[in-house]
Amino acid sequence: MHNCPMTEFASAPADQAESQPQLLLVDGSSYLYRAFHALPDLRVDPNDRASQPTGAIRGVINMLTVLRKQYPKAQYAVCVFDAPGGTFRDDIYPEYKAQRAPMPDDLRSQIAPIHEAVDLLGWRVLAVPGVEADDVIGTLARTAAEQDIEVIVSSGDKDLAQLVTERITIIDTMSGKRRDLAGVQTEFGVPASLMVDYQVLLGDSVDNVPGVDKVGPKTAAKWLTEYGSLDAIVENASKIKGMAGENLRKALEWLPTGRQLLTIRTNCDLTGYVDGLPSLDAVTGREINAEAMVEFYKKYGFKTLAKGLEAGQSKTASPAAGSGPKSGSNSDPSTGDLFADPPAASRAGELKYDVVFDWPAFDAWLAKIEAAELTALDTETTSLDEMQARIVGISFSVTPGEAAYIPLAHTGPDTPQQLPLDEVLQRLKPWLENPGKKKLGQHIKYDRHVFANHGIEVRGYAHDTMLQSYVLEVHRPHGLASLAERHLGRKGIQYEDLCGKGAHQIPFAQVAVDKAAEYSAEDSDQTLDVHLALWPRLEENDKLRGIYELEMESSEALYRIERTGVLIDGDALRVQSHELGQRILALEKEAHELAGQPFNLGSPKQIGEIFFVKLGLPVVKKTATGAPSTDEEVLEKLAEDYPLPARILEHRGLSKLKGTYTDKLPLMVNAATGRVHTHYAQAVAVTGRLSSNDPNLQNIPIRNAEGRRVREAFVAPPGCVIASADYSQIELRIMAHISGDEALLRAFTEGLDVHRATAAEVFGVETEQVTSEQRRYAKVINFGLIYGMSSFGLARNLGIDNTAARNYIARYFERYPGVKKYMDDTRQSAKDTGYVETVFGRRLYLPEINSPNGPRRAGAERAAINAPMQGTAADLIKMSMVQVQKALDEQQRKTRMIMQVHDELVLEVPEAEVEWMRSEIPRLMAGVAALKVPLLAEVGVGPNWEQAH
DNA sequence: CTGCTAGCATA
DNA sequence: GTATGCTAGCAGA
Repeated sequence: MHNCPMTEFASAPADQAESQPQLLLVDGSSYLYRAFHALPDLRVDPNDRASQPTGAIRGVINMLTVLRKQYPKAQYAVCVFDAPGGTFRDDIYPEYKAQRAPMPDDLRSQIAPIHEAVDLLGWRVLAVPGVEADDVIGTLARTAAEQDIEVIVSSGDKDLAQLVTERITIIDTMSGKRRDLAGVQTEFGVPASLMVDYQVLLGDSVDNVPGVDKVGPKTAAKWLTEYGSLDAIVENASKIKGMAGENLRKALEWLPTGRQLLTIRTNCDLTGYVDGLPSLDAVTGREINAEAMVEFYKKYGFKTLAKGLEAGQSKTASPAAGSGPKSGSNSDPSTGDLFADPPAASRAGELKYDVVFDWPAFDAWLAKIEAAELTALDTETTSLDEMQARIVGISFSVTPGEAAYIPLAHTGPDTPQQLPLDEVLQRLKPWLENPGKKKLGQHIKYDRHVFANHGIEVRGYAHDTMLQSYVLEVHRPHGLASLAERHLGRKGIQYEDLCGKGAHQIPFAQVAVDKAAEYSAEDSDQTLDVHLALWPRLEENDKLRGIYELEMESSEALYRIERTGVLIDGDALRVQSHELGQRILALEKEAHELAGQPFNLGSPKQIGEIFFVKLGLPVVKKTATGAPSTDEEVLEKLAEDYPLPARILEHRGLSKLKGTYTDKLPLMVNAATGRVHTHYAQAVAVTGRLSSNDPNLQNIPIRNAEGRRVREAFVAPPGCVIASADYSQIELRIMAHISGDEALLRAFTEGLDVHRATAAEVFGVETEQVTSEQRRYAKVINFGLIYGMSSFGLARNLGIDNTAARNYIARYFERYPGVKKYMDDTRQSAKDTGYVETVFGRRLYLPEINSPNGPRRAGAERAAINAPMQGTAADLIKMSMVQVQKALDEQQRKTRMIMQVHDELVLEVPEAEVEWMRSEIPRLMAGVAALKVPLLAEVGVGPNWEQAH
């Protein structure tokens, strides 16, 4: 990085002029609300819901920190809040903001601490009675702009767009949106100078200010473009046709009032609040009052922020920052350095990206990562298929705002001389494989594979931002771009911008090195910053941190499973495919004859035409789009009276089998390993489960003999057997544990057949007297409970009427009152908090639990019932995987895990280890947690997966 | 070539 | 009635 060719990229606002003074204006009021609603319910004491809430405090601090980092040179900094009490607008129009709900208590109690924090962070806090925050912002912005100062207003509120001028830009720190002159024109279709006119036409439903009825963004923009201003529109009101024109004429009297209400004032008298205007000295940013800030962080339970600041204090006794933190006093404005001593968490500065082309530069970075406490690491590769991917380049970041990219295998035109891939990897290998050198990544399981493809087993991965996000906010997206936007307010380079998408996509290796460097370095940098934003939130919550640690350990176990792969007998499957093909052909012929014409049996649409138009069969039910359904249930019903549906039914079954399994699986065999390597998605399922794809090995058929033959092709290599270890009745056991229902607990503690026991209770007979029919009913009821069933669903499933189903459920709840209580309590707490928890504290959010849309809300309620059980089961099997992997490693066993299917672990076991495995694996699985009921794991062994059951 | 739907495989 | 992923067909680029 010193005497070597390199490129520097200034990220963030690249147009930031060096010498131009800047004023940062934050719309504190808009961010209060957004932080309050966006962040989970944080508390000083996470376990005490009555303790001081801190989510909004945290959010505002984060936002200011991000902003400060983006504009490190800003000289003036003000954060404006609404003052309590009415404003001049209420006098003009009593209905102003009449529909606004009062501020929630949990937010109100955070206002004073927020003001305190903002002040300690070195910002001037302003709240002026009688006018709104917007008016204060407008006044300050105009004053500053008149003095040739560049003004950056940060707000989540669109209304401020009317303030935009050449000197005034509105940014939305949370979404990264940037509204300057061009941005406003693009977004609204009118120039910034006409934004007031535009808003008056539209009105503002949030503030209860009417506009012109039926005039939306499109019409408003059209009129303004046509006539040039609202005044001109009013003058020509009589000429405007249609409904909108009529409404406009009706609104003519109102419009001047609307304009008064919606115009942001830029001439407020701020005397007494900002002395010294228009010199602006009064709002000069100060240094952080570090000492007091640490106290503040501690008081509100932000342990990591406190630690970071304390560390930063001792480390950076920089002379430029003066003699350390001073409380309250303004620093010398002539330094122009608003944030001389930022917390360690986000060192200010332009984002600096190095491209490493030669050995001296490489050595410098190697020394950096060797010395670093934590290094963010990212690879760019030739393929998304993790078993195939080869490295194209590697990036690192150890300090926020600084990153390096090492291009290694770019092949595009004009690619400069790159360092040799193999040699670089050899030199990085000791660091990569050193467990003491802590690393961090986004989706580290992928990078582990990539390095393994080059013979490197990475050790010392301490964090994965994807998993942090998954644990904190399971229902939100977890891609790095989403995380950066959501938590940093940063919008990076899109992958598609580099490589294009779809068929036109080019390999990453052909991307120009400078572009690739910018992209990759930014990824590492963002990964580090996202970590700094998310890890503190995990660290201060014991339960979530525990779940995160489980995810990190699972990630490594999953990597091992994926890497190992599964041996598939491709020839056996090809034989099955051929047989299925013959039978499918025969069925097609029969079906065509029965229909009297050829048609595609795989097309529900064509089947519909034949059935319901040509043959006049009765429509049993319709699909979501209103077309007559031809699904299995319908076909079964029609098959009672007609011959054709049965053929279709059989055809469906066979072609599903052939098309999805017997044809496809042999094609998925990896040429290098001779095995199939699925991918387990660890951050997809909202309940904490894994999902499996490419291929999906979690939906291999088992329910009928036809399908089970596919499982025979999952085989063990010579000298080994396949073992399947699965949890027995795991979700019902969890229901027993969570609900604490005595009857259910007893059934499991006594080792009874739980469906039989349920039948005995519901039908009021002795356990020995239960018929197989009764047991079948009980089983359906038990499953229904796990799914949050309704009587309607149960009736449909059992083929009984609704009243009978309701009776069964009533009988069940009579016999198992604890279960009833659990269901009710879970629904209620989901409504109160917006989430439910697993036994181990994994949070499962239900965004629609309070939806005004009935069916959606009902769906969320069912999910609320199911999620703790499904999620706890997921937690348990993840614990099992970690424990099993640990045991295999410690004892240097040859046994390998090869699959996970939600409540089942599949292993490949050398014959010599079968006895050990038979006793030890179930013991480990049963022992991962002590619930109120025993856990039971059962193991089967066979030459293939089918016979291991 | 892409995105949607209908249908269906698993726990 | 919970949670997923994959396929074929089909419509609109």
